[in-house]
Amino acid sequence: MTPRTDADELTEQPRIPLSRRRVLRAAVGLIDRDGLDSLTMRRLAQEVGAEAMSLYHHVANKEAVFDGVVEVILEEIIVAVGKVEAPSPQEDWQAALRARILTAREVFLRHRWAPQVLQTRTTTSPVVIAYIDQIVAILRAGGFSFDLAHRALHVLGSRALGFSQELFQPDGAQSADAAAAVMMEQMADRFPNIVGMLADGVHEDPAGTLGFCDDQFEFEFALDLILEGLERRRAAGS
Amino acid sequence: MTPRTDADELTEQPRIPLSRRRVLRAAVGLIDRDGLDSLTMRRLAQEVGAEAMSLYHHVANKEAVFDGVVEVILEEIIVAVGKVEAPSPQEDWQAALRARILTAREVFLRHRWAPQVLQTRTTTSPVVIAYIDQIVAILRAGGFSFDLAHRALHVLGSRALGFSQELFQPDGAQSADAAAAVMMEQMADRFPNIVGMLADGVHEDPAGTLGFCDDQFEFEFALDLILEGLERRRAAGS
DNA sequence: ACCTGAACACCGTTCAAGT
DNA sequence: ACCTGAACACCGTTCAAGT
Repeated sequence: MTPRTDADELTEQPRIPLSRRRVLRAAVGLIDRDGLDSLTMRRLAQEVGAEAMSLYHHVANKEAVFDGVVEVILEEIIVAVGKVEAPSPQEDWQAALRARILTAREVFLRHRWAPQVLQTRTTTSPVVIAYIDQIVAILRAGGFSFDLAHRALHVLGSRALGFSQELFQPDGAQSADAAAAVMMEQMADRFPNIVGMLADGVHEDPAGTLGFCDDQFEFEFALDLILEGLERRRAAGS
Repeated sequence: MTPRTDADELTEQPRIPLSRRRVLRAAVGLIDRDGLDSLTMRRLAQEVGAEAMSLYHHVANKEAVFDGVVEVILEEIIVAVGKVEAPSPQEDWQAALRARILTAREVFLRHRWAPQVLQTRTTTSPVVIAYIDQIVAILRAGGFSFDLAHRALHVLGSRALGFSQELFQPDGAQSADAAAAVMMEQMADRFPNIVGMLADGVHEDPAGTLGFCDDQFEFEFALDLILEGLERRRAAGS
């Protein structure tokens, strides 16, 4: 469409042949930069210096792009978690698991749209299974029965990957403080309890925030509460 | 477009004037019946016996339809929770909260697509705030400080509304059993721990299932573990 | 084998026109 | 005031044609 000039700035090397890998990495980069809605086949093709229809030689369709994007993120997690230094699970399963989960979380902090995409996937990729297998290994080494390990996975849910579905998901513009301020003014009579709670102290932690209700501190509080509950049940031999 | 005949089967009463309410209810019905992707402005218009462009007199755009759809679901939850019979929070806050959460869950079991939509919303509707206010009221009555109530909300996350984000989200066709069978055959060497776990006993509960990893039993196990952990911290006076 | 232009059947949304 | 037809600028995807 546009005449191919020497300056094809958007692509690193227009000459590198297309590949599934390159398409998926470009998709992640595009979403990181311009948001989930910006991912269209035409935009993605432009990103790799090709036409939209060329993508279909490497991915079946757009759904497959989303599947692949999730795969890329999960692989990033597995690499990061592989480098974690932590006590051995035999020694302290809680510390071992905690360290891995908090490391996985860092990946989601770099790709905050990823939880949303992950939730739309209906097929479980082998990469998730590999990650879960590692978690089960830790729990087993820590003395869990298979049955309790299974339950532990359910209790952790997405927290095992480092993020939690929350009730508020305000975007950047609508910060905790802003939301609180609006509430106090307008809604003190309608929502007395929540207004009281927010008035009591709105804390913030912009760096580690995945949204108003998923900051680093709260994530760790919840994680520790759950790990403690699981350890209690393990010790009770259930 | 199609000539308007006497038999306009899809609409209950073609004569009732359009309203925001009617549009949103139709949207929920459409998604319940044909899935999230089936919601288009043209399909939705057809559902209420009008043209697509007429919808724009009652909703700003498609995003607003999704906002409204979430609102409808949350209102359904608030109505259901309002009818719950449970001990008073002063008497037994855990039982009071547990009963409400399990009731909210029933609404999501009727609209299994709702969690996915909820997660895409960036603005917090007053209806969610109202629901959360009730939860805070229960916690306060149970002896929670505002600060611990705040943390409790974070720990519960979406579980406060009755659903949990899980790692597997297989669709109906790909049941737990099917997934387990595939795994055992192909992946025993790659994923020894998880295969062992699944071999140890795949249980099922088709009626209460929100996905492989969110059946009723597991949901209640996780909820109780969390409530217990919160009560422990409350009693410790944190 | 890999890539592409043109085309198809859809989208959400705008706008001027109807009643 | 409420509704609509035609049109616009996009989509994902197919297909036949290029190298």
